[in-house]
Amino acid sequence: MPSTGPIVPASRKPSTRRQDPEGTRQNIIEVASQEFALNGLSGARIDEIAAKTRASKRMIYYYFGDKEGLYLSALENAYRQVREGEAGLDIEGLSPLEGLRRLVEFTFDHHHQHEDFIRMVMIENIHHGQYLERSSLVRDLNVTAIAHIRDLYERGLGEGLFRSGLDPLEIHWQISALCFFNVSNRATFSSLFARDFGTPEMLMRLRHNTVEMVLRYILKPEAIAEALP
Amino acid sequence: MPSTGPIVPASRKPSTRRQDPEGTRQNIIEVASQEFALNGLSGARIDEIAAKTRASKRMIYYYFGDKEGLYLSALENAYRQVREGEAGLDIEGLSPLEGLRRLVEFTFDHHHQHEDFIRMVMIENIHHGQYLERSSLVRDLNVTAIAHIRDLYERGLGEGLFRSGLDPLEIHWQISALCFFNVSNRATFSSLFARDFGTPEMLMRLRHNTVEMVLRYILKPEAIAEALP
DNA sequence: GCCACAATGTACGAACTGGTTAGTTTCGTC
DNA sequence: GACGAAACTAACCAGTTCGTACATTGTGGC
Repeated sequence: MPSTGPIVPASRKPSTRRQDPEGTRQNIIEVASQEFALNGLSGARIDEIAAKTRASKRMIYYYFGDKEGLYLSALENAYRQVREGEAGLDIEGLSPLEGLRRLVEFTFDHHHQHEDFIRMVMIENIHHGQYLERSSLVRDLNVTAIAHIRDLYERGLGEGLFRSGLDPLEIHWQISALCFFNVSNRATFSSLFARDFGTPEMLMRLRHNTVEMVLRYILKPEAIAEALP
Repeated sequence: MPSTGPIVPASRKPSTRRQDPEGTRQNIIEVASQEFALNGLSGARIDEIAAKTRASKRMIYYYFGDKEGLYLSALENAYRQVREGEAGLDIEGLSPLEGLRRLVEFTFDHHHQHEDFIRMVMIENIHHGQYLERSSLVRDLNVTAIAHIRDLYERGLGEGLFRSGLDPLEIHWQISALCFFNVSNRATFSSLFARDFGTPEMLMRLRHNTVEMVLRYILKPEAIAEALP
């Protein structure tokens, strides 16, 4: 029996309540995200999404207006989730070199663990980023990522460890490219070369390569030998 | 008036011939490729493709069976075209360092010039590469790319210029990642950071960065200073 | 000249799909 | 306990979309 709380009169009784707007909304988003990530915007079917939902099709239109509204919400949700996950990264206390290594490893693992997010970004790029553009929410989520890199880079510069003249945003671009591609193009790449790029061993190699590549790009040549044993 | 050619009896008269199977086929493929690259497999409309064709919808089904057959043909066509273009790359006579630089620059430019191809590959990856897998044609087109890199790498090793222990296929993977991402994710990246990554100046920077990154990854640290002024 | 077959055009239909209409139930509040 | 707003359902609709049946024309071989 649930605790009889005479002190909480205004609260809802979870057992009998059948209306649950926030829950319904969330449930729809989750299902929709999966379906959009799997099939794309035009490929996903509203009826299919509705069927997999605890709610009905009408509810989708009730909360999200139309298919595109639902898609945009799913896209924003994906970005929010991922950026929240990235907040867990802690590199404040690390040396520039170790911090950078950690950042790349984290990005690599993180992308790998959030394939649905990667697929949503792919799909959004197919649509020329037109929905992301329309989203006010997402824009400011990504600025912090750059701040991290800038901080590390400038500290590394100060220590005389890094090359000068590099742009933090461009470094972010390159890290993203290497980590993103690993997930986004695994299918065709594996197929093309008849070699599975998804095995744990292969992933380990690619991860190592990615770290090496970024560090060797940023480190001064003189510093490479001792920094990368 | 067209030249009355009494000497060419066996050849077809292009002026009056109304049946042109190969031409029709090719025309359909071209239109379909554009539509698929723009809208994806489920997003592209057969009727739309047919309308933009010199032929009719009936012809699409006559030659390609169904929508998926048409998509697969378009995909194969994209790979064939691009690989044929790549055959124009000539690095045989170059030094390992110059050859590698040339290869990266070429790949960067080439990807940039063939956005439709990139988009087709993105779309195919959304579909988990299931159509590419089914294609016997495409598999062997890509092996030569690796052979080029292997040759360069081994020559560079022989000259004591490159680090040992690297895998040509993995080098190809990294070059692809950097060059592919530049086209595939430009939209969301630009949108996210409110900065246009498609300007000629930006492209120049990214291209330079890409070359630097690959070379610094492969070169021995001692060789970097003199190799990259 | 004639025939078999390849190439092409027209019109149509069955199934699907995004979106809506009309109506019911739940629930906080007074 | 009545009332109105919010949450929710079922059935339906109109436009779309892939695919086909049927008819017609061109072409090469005999």
